Amino acid sequence: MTNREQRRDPRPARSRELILDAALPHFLAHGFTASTVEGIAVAAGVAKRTVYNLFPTKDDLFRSVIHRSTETSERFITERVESDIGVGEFHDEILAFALTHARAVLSPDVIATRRLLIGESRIFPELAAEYFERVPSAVLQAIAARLERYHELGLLHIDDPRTAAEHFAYLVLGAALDRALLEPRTLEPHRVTDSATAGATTFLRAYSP
Amino acid sequence: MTNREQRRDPRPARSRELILDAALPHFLAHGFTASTVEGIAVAAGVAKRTVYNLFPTKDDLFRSVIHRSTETSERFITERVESDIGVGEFHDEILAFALTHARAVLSPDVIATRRLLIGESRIFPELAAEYFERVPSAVLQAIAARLERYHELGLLHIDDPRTAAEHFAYLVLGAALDRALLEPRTLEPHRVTDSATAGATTFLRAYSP
DNA sequence: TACATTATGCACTGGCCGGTGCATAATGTA
DNA sequence: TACATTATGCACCGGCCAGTGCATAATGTA
Repeated sequence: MTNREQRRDPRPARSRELILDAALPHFLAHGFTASTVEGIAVAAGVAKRTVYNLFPTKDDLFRSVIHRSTETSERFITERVESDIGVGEFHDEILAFALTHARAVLSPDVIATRRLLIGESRIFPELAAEYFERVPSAVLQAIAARLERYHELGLLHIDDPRTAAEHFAYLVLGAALDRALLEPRTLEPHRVTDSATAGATTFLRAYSP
Repeated sequence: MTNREQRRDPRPARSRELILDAALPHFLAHGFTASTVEGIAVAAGVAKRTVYNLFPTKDDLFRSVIHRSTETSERFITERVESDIGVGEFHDEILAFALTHARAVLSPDVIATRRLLIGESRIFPELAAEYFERVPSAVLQAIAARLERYHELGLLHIDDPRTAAEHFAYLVLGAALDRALLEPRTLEPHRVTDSATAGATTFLRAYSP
């Protein structure tokens, strides 16, 4: 007799999805303030009133959207860090890993999310903080774990995994990230490649046994 | 008979200064949209109408404010990069330089400016681009020049000064900068110190002759 | 002092948009 | 089919704020 087994009207959930899917690109493109609930409703193919039926306020809608996007970014980046180890020659593997990681972090959606969160962090500091914990911070932890395994294999000499992970990450994509945040249009693919390659090379020079 | 020699009414210039001085902290604290011309006028101790006498629109006011702030940041950071070389033992000098640089870039005003520019870069992309050119990019160029002199002195081995400068900068403050942009409140002084020290040490391991 | 330039105060317009209320239509469940 | 839940359309309120117009006062120059 639990409620869980009863069939529910699928329309609210469906509308919710439509709205969230449409709202994310809207917020990414225009920011929070400049986005209108009406505009999002139109983009979702739904009445403005329906949005308010499902989300009490525009703030709540934004929070839901960002929460979802944070989860997506987290999965997207972390799963690449946790890919297999020792599949090829070490030097090549590190370079490939650096490139994959740089491409993930510097992908348009991830960058756009970061910019949005930074821009709105005055209004939604908790969202920016949550993003920081679940993306950059958690990703660095995953990188640290990977580096530690290389250490155990005798391929690197790592004293402090977390610090080494930071050095790896920001050598590989720090400059490009900074540029992407301020001048998104100038981040051509070759910059990502060059930055990742040069950064990984320097990392290896500093952390080889 | 040139106009330049004629004495002008000092009031407009004075009001301009008052307004610009009051507007910067206002914009840094609230962003562009949430700042009101009325609020800025009050903070400047000036009538709202006076603001409109001197700045055609709120956009123009913002542009003037940011232009000024960009120049300030540029000077503030660059003059520290161009300080004397060879005043003490090399290892200590690099560590001190790293710390000075990290403190400059991560100073509250510089960070706040960066956050503001990133947040408003949808509305004012030219301002963000100008900031990028005149601050991060120009500063990296100055660091590159400094590293090149260390190379000439045989203290470092630098192949590509610009790339080495990026590696130095983001090793020293990349992680802290990322954190500061998303979670400004958690940037305690010891983080800056630790980050600068660890980053400089790694840099030396990678770039010593 | 006489004249010109600025600053001020204040009322006002116009546009934008978040959020609401309600009657009606559409669509789901049983 | 009968009933309940949602979705829709639309008019509407209220607040906020950029920007304006103007008459008056204050302050500068000569």
